[in-house]
Amino acid sequence: MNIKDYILVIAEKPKSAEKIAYALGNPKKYRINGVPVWFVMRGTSRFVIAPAAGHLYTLHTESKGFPVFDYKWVPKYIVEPESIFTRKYLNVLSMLAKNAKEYINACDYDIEGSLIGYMIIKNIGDIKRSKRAKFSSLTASEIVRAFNNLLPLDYNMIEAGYCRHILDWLWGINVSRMLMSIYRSVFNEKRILSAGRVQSPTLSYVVNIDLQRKTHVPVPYAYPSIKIFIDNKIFKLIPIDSPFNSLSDAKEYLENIKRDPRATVLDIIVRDERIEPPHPFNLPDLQSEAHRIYGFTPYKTQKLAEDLYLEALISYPRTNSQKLPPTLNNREILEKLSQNIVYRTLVKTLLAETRGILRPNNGPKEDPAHPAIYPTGEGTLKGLSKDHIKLYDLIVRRYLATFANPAVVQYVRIEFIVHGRRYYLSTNIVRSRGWLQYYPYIHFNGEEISLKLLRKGLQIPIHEAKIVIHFTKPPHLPSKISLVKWMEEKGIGTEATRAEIVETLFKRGYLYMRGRGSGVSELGILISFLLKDYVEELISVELTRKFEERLNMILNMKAKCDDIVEEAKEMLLKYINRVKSLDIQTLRAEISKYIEMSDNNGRRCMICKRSVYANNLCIFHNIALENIRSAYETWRKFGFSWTQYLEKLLKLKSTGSYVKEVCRHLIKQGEF
DNA sequence: GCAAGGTC
Ligand SMILES: [Zn+2]
Repeated sequence: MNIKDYILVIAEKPKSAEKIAYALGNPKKYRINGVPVWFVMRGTSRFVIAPAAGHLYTLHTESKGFPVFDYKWVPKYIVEPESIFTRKYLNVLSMLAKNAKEYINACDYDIEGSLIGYMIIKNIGDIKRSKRAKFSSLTASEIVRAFNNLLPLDYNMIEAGYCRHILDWLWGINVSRMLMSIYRSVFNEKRILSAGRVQSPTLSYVVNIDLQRKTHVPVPYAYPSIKIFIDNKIFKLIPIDSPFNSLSDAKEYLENIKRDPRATVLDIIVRDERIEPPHPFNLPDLQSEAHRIYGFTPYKTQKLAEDLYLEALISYPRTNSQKLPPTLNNREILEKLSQNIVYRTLVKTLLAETRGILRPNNGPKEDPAHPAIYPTGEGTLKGLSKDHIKLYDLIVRRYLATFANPAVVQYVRIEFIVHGRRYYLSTNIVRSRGWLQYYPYIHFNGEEISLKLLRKGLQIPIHEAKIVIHFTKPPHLPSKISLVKWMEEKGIGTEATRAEIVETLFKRGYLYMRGRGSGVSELGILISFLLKDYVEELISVELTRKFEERLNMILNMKAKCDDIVEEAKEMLLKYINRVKSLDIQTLRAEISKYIEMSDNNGRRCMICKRSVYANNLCIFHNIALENIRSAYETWRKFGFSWTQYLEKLLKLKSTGSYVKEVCRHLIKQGEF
């Protein structure tokens, strides 16, 4: 390659490079060492568009131990074996950078993209001869507009990205090393442990749920169970009013019914409801639906979607947007999709019922760099697994559905009154399937209720009435998908990282699969509580808020990265010095609070080997005891003596394990 | 060896 006098355009990834190249003119594609690059003339200027593959540089240290503050930037492929694929991208960019007369950072317009391009130009190009292309989407007109209005390098964004990297690195590496050091000194065993701004609050969330379950004391409540006949079909009425909290109130109510066993129809509501089509998929919604419909974990869905993207079957999947770009040629995509026999009829129906007016039901969620996920109509499914095809099918159907007509569902609700308490029956009947034809994964139809004999004020004999005692249940163990959703809701992690970070918690042995839920290991509990004791900031999502606030200050030139990094180092030093000042006995004593150590020589819980916290019990058994005591008040109103109560708790499935252990202990002790 | 963030 002897051409000089060209401008090197750096894209974040190959797919973006291609779009940029085609927006700028009529490009010619080459492959250098397996990396695609595009040459294009624009006016009298020659552009060479070459891709990165995300971050090509990362932070690294050679130092052992902690605190560790001497990081440096190095090519990623050198220090991360799993990033070896970035080597060829960096090599091709280096080669092209040598003779380039100018450099344009055309990575995604966010802090990470600004940093990706900057690091490349700084290391293998020349920042004095560089510019930034700023576009909000990768459409031809946006790209052209950006190249007609090239900006100087966006140093504020670069600095914010730079700072985000360093902060996460400092917190993550230092605290991880501190945990490993504590673990090794106490257990005389090496073990890989980790902590971080995103993973640690997530772990702590699961540990809290696990603790709630283990210390759960079911509390009784009573609902009337009333059955009536409507047109020879039996129905159980659903209570509207709150339950009885004492057995005597419930029994009194039942007596009233026995005296006068009639239900009166209060109201009959029949109305048609329009159910709008679903929004186009973003990654969280896709992960959620693939889990609901096919049982895929969020990580699996993400990997499958990435494969489909690399096969050009779908658009970029790591997006939070629920909006299809207004410039998207949906007509053309539909025509291509209809070449697949599976979708031919569906596409035909869709074009007929929309009369060709394709307006997606875009949702509110946005993404700084990418639109919602849609099928391209291109690529081939040949050689892909059954699961790939399932996911592709889901994406195509969702895409079709979002253009379709609303579904019309007839909603029927009948309200009753029985001795001053209200009940209802309800059902749905799909009147017009609309978008459900394309996306038939939601079932609206309920049991049919015949309305022909019903009218307001009608009194219907009660067929059966009894009081049913229910017990409160603890929260479920969160599934992987609910953890990803929780992270999204709390605003930690990104589309690209959440599912993977959940997997990290499993890889570390903090969590394990218990059915579809995530159980917490003793190690997970220990790590979560040690962090709470020694680095409390790290188990809260507020640390992310604090980072965001600092990064925003950098963006607004109200702070410098160096000062923020200094602040973080000071905080970390404070935490680290405190832990370093503790002797091994103190650490052992601390750990003995949370897990059972066979050589715990301190005062032990009467039930387990953990150290005493209060009432001669460890921290967990003591919570259980307090819950047992405070829940008894309600149980008493249901006629349970203290002993009967404890014995009943032992029999109930939803009673927490720590609670059962305390019950056995109390019974054995004869504390009646 | 450890994070979280990009992406093949
Ligand atoms: Zn205990």
